[in-house]
Amino acid sequence: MLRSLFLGFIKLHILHHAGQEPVYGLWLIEELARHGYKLSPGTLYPTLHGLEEQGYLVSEKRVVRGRVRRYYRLTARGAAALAEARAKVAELAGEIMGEADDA
Amino acid sequence: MLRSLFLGFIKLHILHHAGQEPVYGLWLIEELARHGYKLSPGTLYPTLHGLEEQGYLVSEKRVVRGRVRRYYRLTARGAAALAEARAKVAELAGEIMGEADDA
DNA sequence: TGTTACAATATCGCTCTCCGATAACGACAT
DNA sequence: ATGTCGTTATCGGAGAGCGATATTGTAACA
Repeated sequence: MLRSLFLGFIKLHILHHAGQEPVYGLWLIEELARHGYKLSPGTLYPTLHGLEEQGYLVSEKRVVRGRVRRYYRLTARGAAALAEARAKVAELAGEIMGEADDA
Repeated sequence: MLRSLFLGFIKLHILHHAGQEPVYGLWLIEELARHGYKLSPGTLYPTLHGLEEQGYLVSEKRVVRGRVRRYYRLTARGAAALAEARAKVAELAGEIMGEADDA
């Protein structure tokens, strides 16, 4: 359940990075781990496929150092979704941060 | 899928509000709608039950104006999860916001 | 040139959650 | 007692997440 809180965050990270530069699966796994999100290939790849199916990402095969990699880039549609998400993140942050008087 | 980006946000809103003051289902539906998240009772109530099952919330029945309401409050465990989420939100915001050079 | 090793990706089922629509509940007024 | 209505709970189908495992394809080596 804690995981379910962050799944959206993970997808946003993916979209964001894909907007900065082409990215591929394993790199994302490491990058996300660096941010504290551990996820297995069996979770990441279907997620990428889904994002591509919905038109947020496009992929392209490349050969790098003798290995085939599938690089993903952000589409215009993906950028729009990301922009909308940015607004929501800002709103969420504005509301949630600051007051620590919970519990 | 766009929805799946924001489900975590919704839960964070819930935890946050439950930390501010006791809240109940219908009020949350309206409050979330105010934030741009439309969700039906069939989605919200199971979510609340889940959050309570995992110990993030506790509920208590109250009678208000002749109606039974179930008020939810944040637990210590929920506050801990919220704190962790706050950190992640801050980190996500820091990374995602600012540069608009996507697409 | 055949074989091997390895990075990287894809697939498989099981399980759990989301979701809208609908039903059930219960205190108050009459 | 009975009806009303705000509020909560349930139902079943559809879809996503998940770890473990299999598959792919290139380069290096002999």
